[in-house]
Parts: sequence; C-alpha cells; structure tokens
Amino acid sequence: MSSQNANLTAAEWDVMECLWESAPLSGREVTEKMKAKCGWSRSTTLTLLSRLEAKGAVSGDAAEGKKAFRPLILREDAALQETEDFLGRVYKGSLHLMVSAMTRRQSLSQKEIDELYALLKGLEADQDA
Amino acid sequence: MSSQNANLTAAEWDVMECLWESAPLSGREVTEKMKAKCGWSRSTTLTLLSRLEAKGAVSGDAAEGKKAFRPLILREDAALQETEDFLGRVYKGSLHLMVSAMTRRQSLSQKEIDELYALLKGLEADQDA
DNA sequence: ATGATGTGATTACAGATGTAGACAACGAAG
DNA sequence: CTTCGTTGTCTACATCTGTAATCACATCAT
Repeated sequence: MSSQNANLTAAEWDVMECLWESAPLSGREVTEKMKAKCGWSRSTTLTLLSRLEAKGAVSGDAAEGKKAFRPLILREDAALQETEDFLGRVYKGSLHLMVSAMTRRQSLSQKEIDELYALLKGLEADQDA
Repeated sequence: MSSQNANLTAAEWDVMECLWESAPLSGREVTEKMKAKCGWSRSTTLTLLSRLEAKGAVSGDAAEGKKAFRPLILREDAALQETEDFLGRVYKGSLHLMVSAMTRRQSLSQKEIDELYALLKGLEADQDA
C-alpha cells in the first residue's frame, strides 16, 4: 500500500466513532450501536473490533469473560494522520489549495466560509498579541 | 465498499497526475514517467491505465496500434469528490472542524494560515461587493 | 446434569488494490 | 520470410476490506 500509516478504513472509523463517543463499551454495546448505525451483524462488528485491536487502535481488556473495549488512540490523532495523507495525495499537501478548489466549485456554504474566516481571524489576532 | 463514488486509489492518483500534467501521452511515456516517479514496472503502469480506462477516468484512443491516453475527468472534480468523502468520514463534513483540529495540533505552518486567511478575506470582500 | 444463552475467536469469501510476469499481435530490420 | 522490439492484454497473486456464518466456551436457568 502506498500510505501504510496504519490509517483506519471507513468501516473502522465507524467503529471507532462508537468508542470515542462513550469510553469503555462491552462487545454487546458496540454490536448494538453498529447494528443501529449501519445495520451490521454482530460478527461484522466483532471482526472489526479484533482488527482494530490487532492494529493497536483499541484495547479489549477481558475481565471475567467479558471484554471492555476502549480506544487507544485519540480521534484527533487519527484524524490528523488521515488529513495529512489526504492533503498530500490530493492537494500536494496544501490546505490552501484545497480550500480554494472548494470555493471555486461552490462546494462550501457561506456558513462554512464564515466560520472558517472567524477561526482564522482569531488565529491572526493571537499571533499579533 | 462504503464510499463507492468511484474514487481513485492512491496508485491511480499517481497515474492521473501524469496525465493531468501533460495531455495525451503514449503508453510508453506514461510508463517511463511512472518508472521514474515511483519505480513501477511497465506492467504495473499499464494495468493501472486499464483500470482507469474501465473506470472511465481516462481514454485510450488507439490510432494504428498505439494508444493515446488522456484524462477524461478533471483533476478538480476528482479532488472534490475525494474531499467530500474525506471530510464526511473524518470531520463530519465540516471543513471548519478540520482546520481547527489542524491548528490545535500545530499541523499548519504560519505560511499556510496566512495564505488561507488571505483567501478567505478575499471571499468575504467579494460577498460584500 | 442439561440445554439455552451470551460472548469472543476462527474461518470464509468476494471484491478491491498493488504489483508484475507471460503472452499475443504488429511493424521494423535484416 | 524470420527475427526482434514495441505495445497492449491476460493472468497471477498477495494483501486489504467489507461482511458474516460457524464454532467453542462459559454461564444461567431448569
């Protein structure tokens, strides 16, 4: 694979979201959540949990039979990793290029633009201070 | 697959980049470029070209034996598609969330921030006009 | 003890992806 | 005409992904 940064796959993200939402969950709980969210079968969820455990993204501490699953990586870390990968692949690593492409294509709502502007303005202010 | 928007894979992006760089290329030319850029063997490149043809991302017009490969999709379209997919998966569709995560982690250079700020400022101005 | 249950592990399998060797067809060179 | 290099197609194969059935073990109720 070209980007072997142990990135999470789409399905894995779905599972991780569950765990990031509420810390330690039993297998059953994750299973139920995924059933509701994506219609997955019990097996599917458990398989994903195993793979994530293997990847070191979640821990499955077994206390008397039952396991307690919890994330071992921060959502933000995973997101950042994906982000770098994505920006590099699609926009030569430049966020600026990404945003300008999006605006050119009206792929951003005015609301998004305003929010982003506010955020950036804050940063510039910080810098001056 | 969860995101079946016919997105390009990492390897496919590499090939497309070649074609987006210079319009019609012979198989050999692409092959050579990829050899230089990624060290791929002839076969690998040709396989990727076929897959891209199948996906409708490039056309291989055969004129007396030789084929002339050229992109059928715009880089920007492909980029935007990827972008939406990515933002949805990782940042709940919000660019704003992405940027704030990146700044929080110092994953953006001051230069990037400034450029982005300038870009946004321009947009806000446009809007007022 | 015995069978119904809940739980995680093992196995399975199709389609996607990265990577490339083998092969066929055609035109150039001798 | 034979040979060879060029060009594209087919076949191959390991790994990754999505998705799930089946299995084995512990536990709970009868």
